Amino acid sequence: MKMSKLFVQTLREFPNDAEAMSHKLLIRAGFIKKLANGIYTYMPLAQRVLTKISNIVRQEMNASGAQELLMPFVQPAEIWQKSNRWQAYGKELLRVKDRHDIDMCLSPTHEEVITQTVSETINSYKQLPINLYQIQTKFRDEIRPRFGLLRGREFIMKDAYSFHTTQEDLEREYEVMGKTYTRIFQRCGLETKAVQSDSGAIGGKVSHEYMVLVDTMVGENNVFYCESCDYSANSNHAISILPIQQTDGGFDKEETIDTPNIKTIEDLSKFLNINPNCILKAVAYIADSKPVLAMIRGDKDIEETKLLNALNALEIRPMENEEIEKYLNAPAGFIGYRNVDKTKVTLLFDESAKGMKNFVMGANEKDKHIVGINWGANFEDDINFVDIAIVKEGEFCPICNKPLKITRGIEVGNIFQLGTKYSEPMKALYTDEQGQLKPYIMGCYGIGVSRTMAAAVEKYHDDFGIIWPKEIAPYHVDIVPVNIEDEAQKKVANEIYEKLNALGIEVVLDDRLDRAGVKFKDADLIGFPIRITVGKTINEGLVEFKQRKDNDIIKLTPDDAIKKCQEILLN
RNA sequence: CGGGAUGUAGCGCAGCUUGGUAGCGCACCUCGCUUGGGACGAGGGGGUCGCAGGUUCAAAUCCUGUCAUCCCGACCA
Repeated sequence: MKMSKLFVQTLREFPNDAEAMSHKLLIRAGFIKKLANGIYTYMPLAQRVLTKISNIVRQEMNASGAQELLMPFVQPAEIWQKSNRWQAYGKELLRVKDRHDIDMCLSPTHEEVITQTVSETINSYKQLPINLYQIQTKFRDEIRPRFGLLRGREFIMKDAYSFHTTQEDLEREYEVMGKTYTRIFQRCGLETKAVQSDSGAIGGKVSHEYMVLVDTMVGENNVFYCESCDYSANSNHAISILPIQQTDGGFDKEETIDTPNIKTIEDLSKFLNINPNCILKAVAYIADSKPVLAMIRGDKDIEETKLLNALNALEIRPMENEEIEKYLNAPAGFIGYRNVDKTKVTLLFDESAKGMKNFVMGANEKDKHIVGINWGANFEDDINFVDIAIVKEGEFCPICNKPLKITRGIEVGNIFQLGTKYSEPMKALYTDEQGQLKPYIMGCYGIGVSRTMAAAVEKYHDDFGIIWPKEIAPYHVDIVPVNIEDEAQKKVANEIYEKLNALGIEVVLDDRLDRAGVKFKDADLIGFPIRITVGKTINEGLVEFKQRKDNDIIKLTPDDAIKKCQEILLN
C-alpha cells in the first residue's frame, strides 16, 4: 500500500474528549472515528487489525471443533419474551418498532436465537454435542459508554454457544474453550488471566473472565489473585480469609449509650476508642422496590453484585434517608437490626460479622448506639450469615491462606456454563436414549473483538504511539524514503517494497512528499512493527532497520533487511 | 439518574466579563524554497459560533429552554 493512497488522517494533537490511552491513540493515529457516543467507524487501519483478530479467533475456534454461522442482528421481541429477558434485560436492550408496530430489538447477545435455531434443527442426542459461533456487531445501550472501544455501545463480538446432553460434557467443552481462549489471546500478543466471575445478566452458575492485566484506571475490573496458588477472581466474586476473624469490643455488659451526632463508623470508632471491626455496620438498600438491610462488620464494605445474587434480585440501589426512616424506623447513622420488621424488610448478615463479640451497633434512635452486644444473647439465634462483602487488599487467599494481590483488568473474553437457563423456558428439547424429552445443557463463550484491539493498544504503547504486536498489526513494515525525490532512494525503496509484497509481507511505502520527520512521527504513531528507512546511507549500499518495540536502529543491505523482516515475522 | 465541565472551520483553541456582524495554530489548495524526527515564505478556500426562543437598532457575547459531548458516581457484559 502506498501511504499517499491510504485512507488515513493522523492528528498532530490528542483529541480533547478522550481519556483512555487506547482511545486517544486510536483516534489520533487515524484508526477510528466517532459517529455518536459509543459508536465508531473503523477506518481501514482498524479494519485490518479487526480482521486479523477475527481470523485468529476463527482458526482457533474451528480447530476446537466449533462451526461458524451468522445470526440476525435485528430480532423480534417475541423470542426475548420466551426467555423472559424482554423484561429482565433492562434498558441496555435497545428496542425499536417496525412499520407494523411490532416490537423489535437490536441484539446485545444471541442466546435466544441460537437456542431456538438449534432446537428447530437438532432433535436427537445423537446430534449432540455441538458448538456454534459467529463474529458480529452487537449493540448494548450502555448507561455510560466510555474509554472509546473499551466500552462502546456498538462493538464487535465473537459469541459461541455449545449444546450438551450432560453437565459432564458441558464441563469438558468449557475446559476446551478455556484453553482455546488462552491460545487465541496469546496469538494476539496478549497474556490473559482467567478469573472467576459473577455471571451477571447472561446467567448460569460457573463463569470465568479472561482479563488483560493493566495498571491503568481503564481496567474497569478489580482482579484479586494469589501468587502462591492459581486462585484469581473478579472483585465482584472474590472471597477471602480475613486477617482478624474474631473481634471483641471489650464491653462487659450490654447498654445503650449516648453518641451525640456520631453517624459514621470512623467517628464512632474514635468516640469509643475501639477498632471499626468491633462495630456492626448497617447498609440499607432498595432491591427490586423492596427494602433490604445488610449488616456487615465495620471495617468491611458491601459488594453489591454479591448482595444482588444473595437476594436473587435484578436491581439495587442505596436507600434515601426518607426511606430509611420509613422502612427501618431509625435515623440514618443509627441503624441497628433489632426492631426491624422482618416480614417487611429483608435482613442479611455478612459472614464477617460472625466472629464479633461485645460489639457496637446503632440503637435505632437518634444519637444513641448499643454497646456490648453478642450474637444469640439478646436476639434470635437463627441468623443466617452470607458472603456479601467486597474483598480488600491485605486479606488472604481462600485456597492457600497467602496474601491476595489486587490489580486492574480489561475483560476481553468470558466463558459461562449456562445449564438449562435458556433451554428450559424456551422449551428447547431433544430426545435422549430413553426416548425422553430433555432440555439442552448449554454453555456460552464470548470474545470482545473490538475491545481486544483496544486492550492491545492499552497494553502496548509508548510516548510516541502504538506498538502493535506483529500478529495483529495493520501492516508489518513501513518503508520510509527520506527524500522521495532522490532517485537513488526512490529506486531502492521501491525495490524493497516490491520484494516484500511478493513475499506476502504486508508493507506500506511512505511515498509522500513530506519531510522525513513527518513520516517518522506517523510511523511511530501508527505503530508498524518494522520500519525500514532509505536515506543517505544508500550511497554505501545500506538502509536502516528499526523494530518499533525496542526502537534500536541497525544498518543492513536492502537484501539483509528483507531477510530480517522474514525472520521476525515468521517466528 | 445525581455531581462537575464543555459546545466557535476537519483537529486543537482564543474571543464572551464590558453586545457592534468572527480570529489563531495545525490540516487543506496554489507558488516558491526545503528534505534524517511533525521546516519556512507568500497567497487562498472553508464556520447559519450546538439548536430554538427572548431582550436589543444590533447577540458568539446577555436571558430562558433544549440537545449533544466529556469526567466522577450509580448501573452494566
